[in-house]
Amino acid sequence: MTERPLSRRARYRADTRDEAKRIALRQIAEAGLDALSLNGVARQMGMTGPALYRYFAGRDELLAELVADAYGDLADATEAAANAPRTSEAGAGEDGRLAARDRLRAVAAAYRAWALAQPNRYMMLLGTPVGSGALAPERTIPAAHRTMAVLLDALAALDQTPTSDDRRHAELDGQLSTWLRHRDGPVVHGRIARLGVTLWTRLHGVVSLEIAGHFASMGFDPALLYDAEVEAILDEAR
Amino acid sequence: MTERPLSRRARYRADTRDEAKRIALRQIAEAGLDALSLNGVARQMGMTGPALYRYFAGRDELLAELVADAYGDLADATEAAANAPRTSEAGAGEDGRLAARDRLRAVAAAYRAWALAQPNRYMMLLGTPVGSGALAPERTIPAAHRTMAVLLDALAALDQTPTSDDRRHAELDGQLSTWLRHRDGPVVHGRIARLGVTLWTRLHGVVSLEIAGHFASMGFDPALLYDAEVEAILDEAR
DNA sequence: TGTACATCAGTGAACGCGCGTTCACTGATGTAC
DNA sequence: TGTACATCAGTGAACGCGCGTTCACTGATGTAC
Repeated sequence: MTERPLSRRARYRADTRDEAKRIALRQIAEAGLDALSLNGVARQMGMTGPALYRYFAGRDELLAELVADAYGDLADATEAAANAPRTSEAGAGEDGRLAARDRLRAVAAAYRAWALAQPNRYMMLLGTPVGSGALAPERTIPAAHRTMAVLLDALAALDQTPTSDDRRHAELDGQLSTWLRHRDGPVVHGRIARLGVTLWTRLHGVVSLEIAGHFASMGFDPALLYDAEVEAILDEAR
Repeated sequence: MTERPLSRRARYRADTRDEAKRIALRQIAEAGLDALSLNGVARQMGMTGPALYRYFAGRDELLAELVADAYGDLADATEAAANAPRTSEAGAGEDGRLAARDRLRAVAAAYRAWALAQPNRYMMLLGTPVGSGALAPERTIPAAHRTMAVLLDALAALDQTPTSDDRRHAELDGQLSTWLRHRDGPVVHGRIARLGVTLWTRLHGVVSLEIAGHFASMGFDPALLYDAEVEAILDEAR
């Protein structure tokens, strides 16, 4: 990727776009998705509303951009956790990365940390689908799959001895492995894909209810529940 | 509960309130939570907007009402499944209800069926918390706990032999049992409460991602994943 | 290096929309004697 | 049973708000000769 020198104007354009997106993100963080408005963003930038139409075709395009960025950011966060160098002797894997089990733990922890640090952004991705939005799936699907690939990688690195349980899941595993063949990403067994999807839904279950405040009145630490789910998957993948 | 005879006016009032709520519900079902508006509801009732202020203090009260109703309705649905008479010889329990394991399966199936039949309504309860809403927790918490009580009941009816796993979950179990003591509802062991919360988050994880359409591109049947989660809990509760 | 033109960022006015909510008022329904 | 009054449902006009988006225009920045 060669770095074509950007003209001053192009640089300015890019900067302004970025600033708009940063401010839009802040609006969402502070007041939720509904609070996002082109006029509001422009106002906070010290511009008038119509000016933003030089940068985005409309509100929907800005939103689509934010969604794509958020998927990428989440994938970055989990990837970084997966690739983190070992910090202690105990967890060292042969390639200097965390041993497989600790790597999965680290990835899961990064997933939750990302979600809790920016709950509205997380919900923008995985919460109630945005009414009018209908964001182009050709952009969001690959973006979402990057995070899934991280999970699959981590799971595939565990020692895998097929369980007797596998018979019960033959159909689901089969469906998933045909899916795996028709997309790019790590090539893994259907069983791993099932564990990946299962892990994902479990993590999301805990995190999304935590964000929505549904544990608040129950007086327990959601982190314990979350960790228990991670350990349960580690057991199943053993 | 004695049935005080309602005056014609009181009956009319109740009918109109109900109709408003029915129409509001339809609006949400068709276009999502954001689409709910007092004016819109009034319009569909053949009235003008301000008329509805005779029945609801404002939009927020109508919404709070819908949320409370929805929690109740979900609890009714799961309760009905739990109390359903046996339909086959095989699943008969001593009291004519389904045997414990089948009862849990039936409850879980009812939960998913309810959610999929009215996805926007389900998301109104458990999805992204409504921005301005801040619905009074003194109404929603007990309403939400009714469904949880159904899950706990079903789990408690399973044969319970403490597992060696329990040591790992001692802290979480402890936190949950203090919660259990400070509310009314079935009195169960902390371990059951943990299984209940775990079951709930897993079911929600699958159902919410399914509703949001996140499985659409993965070409597998979410029902298989859902059932697998139910079976996994049955295994853990064995 | 300087001039002539093209490109582009941003403004301000305007359009149309729908919302929640208030208010004074009309007309119908119920209640008390 | 009939009359006088009180209660209540619903209307229509109005207020203020903020939104997304379009359009013609100004002024600054870049480009070509």
